[in-house]
Formats: sequence, structure tokens, C-alpha cells
Amino acid sequence: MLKEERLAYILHQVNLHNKVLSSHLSEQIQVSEDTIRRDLAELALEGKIIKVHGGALSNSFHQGIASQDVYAVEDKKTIALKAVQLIHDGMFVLTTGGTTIAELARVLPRDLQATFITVSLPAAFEYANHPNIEVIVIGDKLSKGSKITVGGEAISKIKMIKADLCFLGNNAIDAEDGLTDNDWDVVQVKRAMISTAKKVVVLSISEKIDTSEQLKICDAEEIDVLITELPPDSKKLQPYKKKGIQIL
Amino acid sequence: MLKEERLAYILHQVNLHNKVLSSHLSEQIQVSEDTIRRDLAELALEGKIIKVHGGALSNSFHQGIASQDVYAVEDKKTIALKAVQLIHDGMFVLTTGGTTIAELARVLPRDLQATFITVSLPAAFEYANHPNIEVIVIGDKLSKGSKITVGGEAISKIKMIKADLCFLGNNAIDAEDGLTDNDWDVVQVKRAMISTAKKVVVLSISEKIDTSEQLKICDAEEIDVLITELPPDSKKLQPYKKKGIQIL
DNA sequence: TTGTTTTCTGCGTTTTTTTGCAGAAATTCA
DNA sequence: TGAATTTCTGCAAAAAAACGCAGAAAACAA
Repeated sequence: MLKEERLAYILHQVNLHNKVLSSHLSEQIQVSEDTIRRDLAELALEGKIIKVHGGALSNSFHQGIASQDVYAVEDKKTIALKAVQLIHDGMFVLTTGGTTIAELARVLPRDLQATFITVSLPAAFEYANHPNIEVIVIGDKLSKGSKITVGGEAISKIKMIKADLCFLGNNAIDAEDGLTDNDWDVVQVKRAMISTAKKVVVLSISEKIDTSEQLKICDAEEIDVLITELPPDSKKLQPYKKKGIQIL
Repeated sequence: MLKEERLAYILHQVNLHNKVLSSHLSEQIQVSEDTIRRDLAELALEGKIIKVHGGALSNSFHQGIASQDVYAVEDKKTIALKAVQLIHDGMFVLTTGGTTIAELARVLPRDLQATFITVSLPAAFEYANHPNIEVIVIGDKLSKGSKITVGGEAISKIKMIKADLCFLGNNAIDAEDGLTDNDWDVVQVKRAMISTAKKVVVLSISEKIDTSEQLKICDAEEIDVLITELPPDSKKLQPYKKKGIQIL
């Protein structure tokens, strides 16, 4: 059995049973416990499982305890303030989830009258704090990690909406590889949003610029606006400007 | 049982019952009291519980939550614990929102495998903490006060589901007037849920027994089970028993 | 292909963690 | 006060993890 096979099998077992014992896996896969331990350590490093003495637990086990510190809040606020300028009264706005989007929700002007449509429960909460904003939640199966709804039902609902704007958060973006992500369901949702929105806006902290993930969402050309915390004339952003993307 | 599992179990027990005895836990988990003590000490060090002679107490006990109505929370926990008994593996469960429902979500056993369908965003969050529970969010316009989705889209989605159970929280209930509420949209959603569920369960603190609101949801006869914090043979509940409602 | 480099895996040894136990000390309660 | 219960302390055994190493396997380059 190849290493990658083994890793996939272990991850599957963890997600299936919420816990695994090193000793048990070692017997099942017929490799030494040392190897299992190294595998578990690797998966834990990638954040896919939680390694504990004697085995490992599923991530969802103590999710509540997971560090909630929002990374790079200041940068995200900078991004959010730029993004807000694109939203005008009467617009229909589609948004994904993620902390950057949550930040956007917080800095919306109080007198803005618009309709926000989202698959993200945390974002919906934030939008609900604004008296003049109408919030539409897209329903479907709830993805526990990201707290967004995913699935065919959600996608067909999204496609029925003609949105003026679409804000995509939490991305890996690269001029050549385009927009990418690492969660199958999330990719489907984002694709649906892009296909139905008049203007696609990507919010990304500079750290994620020029990075790629496994799953492709769309080409760089399909993005209309890219917002980072960097100044628009920053050198790092020029490849994207060349692709015809507006930089804010 | 892994140590981390044990810690999670203990923490769950503490939050559930607000107190635990070392001796009791030792017997339940089948480890020595010494081990329990060390576990409790560890959890206390992390600030998750309060260690006392003979066992431990919940954090929320000592942290002086004067603003919150601790009394009602206790009642709601009592109700939730009764309600949990109705849920079995493989069931499809519809729920509304409200604090009693949220409490129900918190006391669900970790190994329960069921599908919860809800219009309530806070409830969805709580369900999402349970690894074995599938959460379906019903989408539509978000009602800002109650953080539940309402509207025709939501209602037609609800009606497409054949649920085994339906839990209704936050009610005014009266033997003659039946179940009533004061929010038009919420009433529509509850009606839809009642019409599609095999068994309708009303969760209500005794304070709301024998009270009525302006808008009627359904007659008392349509309710299958009524759960309050009172003992089932309480005098206050007899009129409902006469209507054919099972009292828990 | 062949040779080189890198990665992977298992094994023996050492170190750490976990757990239960016994006896002393502390706490509780009547 | 005094008896029962609980906690603390050190200790020992068992289990798991970490470490270094060497051979095997895989990837890479010429």
C-alpha cells in the first residue's frame, strides 16, 4: 500500500469514526506503529486531524476549543473598507464565507440599503445586525468546518439569482492558475456564484497572492476586481492588472 | 477510551449537570479516581471547570451571570433532557429556533446519528458541534430578531421533507386556544413543520402554559407531545392530557 | 538503462506519558 | 473531636512516543 493511499485511508477512518487508535491502524494496514505515528503527525500538521496520545481524533471533536483568533484583522479591515465602496443602494450582493467577508459585513455603512445573499451562517449573523439590509440565506447541507451551506440545492438556488456583485473570500489566487481552493463543495458554490454575478470581486490578503490550491475555481480573466490590503500599484499585483483585473 | 475522549466526556458532563462527583465519574468511565482527579485538575487548569473537593463544578456557576436568567436556563435544560429521549438514530428531525431548542442541541448525545433540519441559524451552529449529526439549513429571507429564515421558499422546502419528529420551541400554549405566536412569518413556518412531521413535540417552560398570543398556529389536538420542566402528573398539565397530548 | 539522491519504513533504545496503588495528609461533617 | 472521605505524594509498571540508524523503495538525472 502506497503512503498516499494509507494517508487517505487513515483520514477516512478518522472522519468516519471520529477517533482512531495507532495500535488498531497498525494492525489493520499491517505497518509498524511508528509509521502510523508518522502518518498521524503529518495529517495533524496539515490540520486534518487532531493527534493525541494513543491515536488521533477528528477535527470536529473539539472544534469549540479551536483558536478563534482572527488572523491579520487589520489587513482584513483594510480590504473590507475598500470593498464597501463597490456596494450601492439597491444592489443584490452574493457572498461566500470566511473572516474577510465577516469583516466586510461589520464595516457596512448603517444607511446602506441592499440585499445580501449568502451561504455563510456567520456572515448572515453579521449582516443581520444592519437594520437596512435584507439578508437571504441559501439553504442546504451545512458544512461543519466552514459553517457554510453546500450542495446541489444551494447551487441551483444561487444560479437563480441575478446578483450585481459577488464577493469571494478565503482564496488562493495566482495569475496563471487562476482562483483555486481545496474544498470540493466550496469550489462548486463559488463557481455558481461567479456564473451568476455581473461583477466578481475577490478579497484576498496579500499572503495568498501567488499561491495555488488543488481545485480550480476559475481563470484569472473571469475575475473583475481584486482587493488586497496592498496599494493598487504594488508590484506584486501587476501580473493581475495585466490580465485585465481591476485592482483596488 | 483515549484520554482526550475522557476529558471531552467529563467536560460535557460538567456542562450538562453543572456538577460532577469524582467517585461517580470514576465508576462511569471505569478508571481510578486518581485518574479522574488528575483529569479534573487539568481541565481546571485550562479554566474550563472549577475543581472543588469531591468533584467539579461548571464554570458558568461561579462567573456571576447576573444578567442571564439562570433559573430559566435550568428549566430549559430539564426540558431538553426529556426531549432528547425522543430522538433515535437515523431520524429526521425538524426544529424551530429559540433558547430551549438551543439547549436541546447542546445536550444531544455525542454518538447520536441523525439529521436535523432547521430554519434557525443559532440552532444550526449548535448542531454543527456534533460530529455525527447532519445539519440541513432551510434557506430564505432571514428574520433579524429571531435569526430564523422565513418565507414561501422556506415553507415549500419544509413541506417537501417527511420528518419523524418536529420540535417547536418558544410558544404560548393553551388547552382551548391551542398553540399561538405573535410573529406572522414564524407562524407560517411552524404550521408547515406541523403539517409535515409524523410527531409534533412542543417544548415550553411552565410559565408559558395557559397563555395565548394573537396568531394561532394549531389546535391543542394536533400536538402529540408536550414537554415542560414540571413533572408529568402536575395539575397544571392535566387539561392537556385530557386533550390527548402525551406529557413528558 | 544505470547510478545517484531522496524518501520511506522498520527496529532497537531511550524518554516521556499515563495510570493505578499505597500510605500519609488534609478536608468534611456530624 | 473523631470517623469517613477525599486529596496529595512518590513510586512503579505499562504503554506510547521520540530518536537515531540502516536497509529498502522510489524518484530523479545522465
